[in-house]
Amino acid sequence: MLVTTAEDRPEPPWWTPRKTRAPRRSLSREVIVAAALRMLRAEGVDGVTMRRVAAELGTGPASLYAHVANKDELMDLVFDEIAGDIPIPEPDPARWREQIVALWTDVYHALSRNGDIAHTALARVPLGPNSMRISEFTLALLYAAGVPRQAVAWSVDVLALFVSANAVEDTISADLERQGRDRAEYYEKVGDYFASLPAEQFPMTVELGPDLSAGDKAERFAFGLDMIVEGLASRIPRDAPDRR
Amino acid sequence: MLVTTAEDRPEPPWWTPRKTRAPRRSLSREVIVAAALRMLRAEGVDGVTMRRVAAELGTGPASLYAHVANKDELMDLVFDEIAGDIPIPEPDPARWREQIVALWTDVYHALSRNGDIAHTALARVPLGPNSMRISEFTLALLYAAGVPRQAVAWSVDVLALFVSANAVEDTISADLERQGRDRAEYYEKVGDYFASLPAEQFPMTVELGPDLSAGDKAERFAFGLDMIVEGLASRIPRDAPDRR
DNA sequence: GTTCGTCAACGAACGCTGTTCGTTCCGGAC
DNA sequence: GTCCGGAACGAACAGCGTTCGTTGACGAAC
Repeated sequence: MLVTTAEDRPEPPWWTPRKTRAPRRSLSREVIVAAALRMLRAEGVDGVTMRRVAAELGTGPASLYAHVANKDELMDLVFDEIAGDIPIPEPDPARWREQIVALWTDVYHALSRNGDIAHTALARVPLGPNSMRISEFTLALLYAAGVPRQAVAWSVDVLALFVSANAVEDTISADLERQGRDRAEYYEKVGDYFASLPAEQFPMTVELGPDLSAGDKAERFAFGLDMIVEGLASRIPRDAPDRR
Repeated sequence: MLVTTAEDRPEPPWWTPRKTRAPRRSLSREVIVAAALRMLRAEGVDGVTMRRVAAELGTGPASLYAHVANKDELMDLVFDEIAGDIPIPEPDPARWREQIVALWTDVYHALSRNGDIAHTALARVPLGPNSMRISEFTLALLYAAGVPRQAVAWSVDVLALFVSANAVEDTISADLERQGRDRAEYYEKVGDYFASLPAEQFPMTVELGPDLSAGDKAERFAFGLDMIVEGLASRIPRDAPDRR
């Protein structure tokens, strides 16, 4: 009697054939975040979907859920990854204004460069380790500069909200580019709209016309940031305690 | 030979029977916007979908597209509807600070009360008639107060961004409530998280602990708005021209 | 060596989204 | 009456985030 191997044995046709499948690939939170970040930079936040991230990693969307709770968590992780690229200087209270402006301008640029990830900062308070570093630095610097305690405590929120909002607004431009549309044309249309408004009802808008859209995004942002920093400075008492 | 009417003539069974349908109802942009606004107030911006708006009006989503180009346009219209409820005072340059604070605080409350519609303001510059009224008032008042021309022109953007960001942040609280979760519990958890951070790395965060979450939203917003207004005031030259 | 439990990886499917396409209906103009 | 344009409509498309049940891989215990 001949000995036969399993392959030699014919099976009834109603048995389910064993599936042939590529070996399972191994994922990690890091590679998922990295893929999402690449996608974010290339296509903006709307381009980041679980399916597309999974496809870039050669798997299916369900596999991501073993590593991140949901899409929100993934976006929070991506945000903190971006925050980790922002350099934090050694605090020098004598130059607190300069340092606050420099740091939060860096934050603004980091967010602007990464689609509208700043939406994440608005929808959920950023509490990742890298975000906390930036917060800590700001708190320490302002405190050492003599800003009153409660103002210090609230300042990070003010700065983060303003910076994030500016970064989100930048997506208007970025989206236009992505759609292959001309930015200058869009702003020209807005300008035309302003100019077309009835002057009896909108005299200042019509008169200030070109000033309203003057300056580039960085200039406009810097102006607003300066307002806030000026406000913080006005809170420092003349006889501020030396907290260094 | 008898005369028969159309109803009397038997039809082949393979003909498609005439559909019986309720009479068409008539829609307008106004009723669509009103329905969307009701839904926004009840359920937040995520609760507003074309299907749900249409269902509330007893029709299907495709019918809405005869009146609004797309969902973005609908949300812009809803935004401007909300802006229309904000009272605009008679400008008094002698009290410009007070009036700016009052008006933009009203804007903030109007936005906060209406889910995160402020997302719309961040994603697309609000250019509806009611938004332009607020903008015009702000421009005129700051100009009359002596703020330099370029600063006037840029100020509306700064104010709008800051206010909108604050209103969007309010959705964190609103969403918690909507989910039947306890707000205080969430903020307590955040506080616990701050307190649990390693003190060597986050000394200020740990030390300022309770101050960080002190105050309610309105207080924190007022603090930030005051920073900006202070910044604007600092731009008025001592010998400001009288522009009244 | 085998067996078992755990968790990562996976595919199918669910319930939902905004929008388009083709059809029907309605009202106004002729 | 007919014709036309636009509102209203249903079906369907392509996509979304997520869940559920199954499979596979691995390490620990025996």
